[in-house]
Amino acid sequence: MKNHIIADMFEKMAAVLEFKGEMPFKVNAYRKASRVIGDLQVDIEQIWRQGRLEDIPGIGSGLAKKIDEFLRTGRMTKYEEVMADVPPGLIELLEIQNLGPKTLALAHEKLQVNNLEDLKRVLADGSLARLPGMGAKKAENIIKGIELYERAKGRISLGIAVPLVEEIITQLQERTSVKRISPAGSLRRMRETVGDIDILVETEKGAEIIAEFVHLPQVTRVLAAGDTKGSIIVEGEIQVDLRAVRPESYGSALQYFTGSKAHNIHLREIAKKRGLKISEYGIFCGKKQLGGSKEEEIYENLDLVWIPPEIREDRGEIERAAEHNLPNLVSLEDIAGDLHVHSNYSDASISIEEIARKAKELGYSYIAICDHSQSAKYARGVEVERSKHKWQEIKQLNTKISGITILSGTEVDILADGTLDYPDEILAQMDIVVAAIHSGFKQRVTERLIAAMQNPYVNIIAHPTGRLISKREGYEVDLDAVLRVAAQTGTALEINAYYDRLDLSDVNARRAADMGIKLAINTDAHLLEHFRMMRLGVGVARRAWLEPKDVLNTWPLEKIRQFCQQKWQKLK
DNA sequence: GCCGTTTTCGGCCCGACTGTTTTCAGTCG
Ligand SMILES: Nc1nc2c(ncn2[C@H]2C[C@H](O)[C@@H](COP(=O)(O)OP(=O)(O)OP(=O)(O)O)O2)c(=O)[nH]1
Ligand SMILES: [Mg+2]
Ligand SMILES: [Mg+2]
Ligand SMILES: [Zn+2]
Repeated sequence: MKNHIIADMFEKMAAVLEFKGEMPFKVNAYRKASRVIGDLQVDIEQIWRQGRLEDIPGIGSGLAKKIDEFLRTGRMTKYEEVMADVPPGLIELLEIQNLGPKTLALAHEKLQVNNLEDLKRVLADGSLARLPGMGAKKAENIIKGIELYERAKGRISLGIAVPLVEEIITQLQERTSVKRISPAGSLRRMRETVGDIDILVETEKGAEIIAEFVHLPQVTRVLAAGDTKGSIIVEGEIQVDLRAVRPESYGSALQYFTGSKAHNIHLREIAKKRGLKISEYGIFCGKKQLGGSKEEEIYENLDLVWIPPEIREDRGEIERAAEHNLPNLVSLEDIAGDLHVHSNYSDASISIEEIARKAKELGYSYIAICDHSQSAKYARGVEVERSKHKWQEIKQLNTKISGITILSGTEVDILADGTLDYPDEILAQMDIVVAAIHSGFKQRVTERLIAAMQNPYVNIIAHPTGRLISKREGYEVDLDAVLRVAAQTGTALEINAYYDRLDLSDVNARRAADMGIKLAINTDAHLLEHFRMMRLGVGVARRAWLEPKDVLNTWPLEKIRQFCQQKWQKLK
């Protein structure tokens, strides 16, 4: 798909046009087009072939012509013109905090700044500070921005951010008189990574709380500390933004601070068209405040139903909320079991009994013990003989422990030739078969996954793209082809909830569900603590607009057995 | 550059904070 190529081109053009002093609204038009194209669920080339480019919101005749030229010829004249006279490496300096397009243009024109080295030079020799409109403090703030820029580690995983935010919230509750308090921003929306941590507090005494906030023990740097806003850097170069508002604005502030930015702008446009105004302080008709204490009031005053944070991305949720037709998103309470966890039969250290008791404690009604298969020497894969032992143990435990059904399963390796690491006779005796690729990430991955899905005993493909958020992109795989075969064969795909995987991702899971594919949200736990990550997987599922009907492990066990049986019937 | 049951022209989300200003521009959320 060329969607992301075109989205990136428009985003770059927006940045360069802004740098060149182009009309802000034109710049915005490029930004919006970039976002919308990046978020499209379908191939833009398909829309183009149907001659429907201008049906895409934010795409008019001008941008449609540019897209058309690009798709026909592989080139975009306007893009080349815009980028032509811009030194490479200049525009990326806009990532530096406190250095925006105006200042960068000034430094470029007046002082021939073309890269980071040049910028450091004009800051060190004071020449930037001497330019009109500049000054010592502005220069100092840019220097601080460069320090952060050079140390920054990029976005952090949701699974790392969640415990951090919980700790800060606890600390604030212990040390101050906050009333309501909530995570906000991308973390509340459960994005797989977050650029920073955003927290909202309800208080009559903002300044006091922010003073306490910037003095927390883990603070390494204070970026700002006012009456309503504070911003700090904590250990690990992670930025935390705190916003404090009075009770009558807590709901509207939570709405604002949760975002996304595009969602906020869309809501505010709707309000404006109706003669209303939304800000973080409330929803207003002239001077009269219509609501703001509770988040629901913002939506209700626009005749929208309250929208769950996870889908607030301006990807159609506002239109659906207007029709009172939002999806009934799957929630943690709907989860009835975990269909992929490891025991001490393979590379985990937890016993099946411990796992079963933990699962019961979580209120699950079933749990599948899916250990690695025989060739997986890296993970103490289970030999056929030991597998039989395992079945025995599970059988005994199922009589011993009531209130939970332990399923015997496997995470069978898909080998280099596309065959599975157990013979069918063994797979046939498992309650559930999860198959996955753990080696040969660049070798005919698509064909191997397809071959695995064509096996009648394979029920779920685990971590279908193999990406690791912090380490690697994932397999070389044609996901469209995989999705088609998953749909045909009745094979479920996993949303692996392990924080560094979250695979399938939100967008891919949504595509899968749109094709009628069932998903299973599994923790792939190797430790009892890993069971906690189910909520991350549920977050991904909610961002994918999944309902309980889409998610295998919200179903009663009998229905799962039927699902497996149906595939077997079809493919045997 | 996009968009439209108040418009095909004249709008485009709204506010905090800082620093450089003598009334506001730039940056950020
Ligand atoms: N109305 C409005 N709200 C904004 C704007 N920029 C940011 N916000 C709101 C919505 C964001 O979710 C929220 C927090 O800002 P952040 O920059 O931290 O963004 P967010 O957390 O969504 O993403 P992140 O993962 O931090 O990059 O503030 C804006 O320009 N207008
Ligand atoms: Mg954020
Ligand atoms: Mg933030
Ligand atoms: Zn596993």
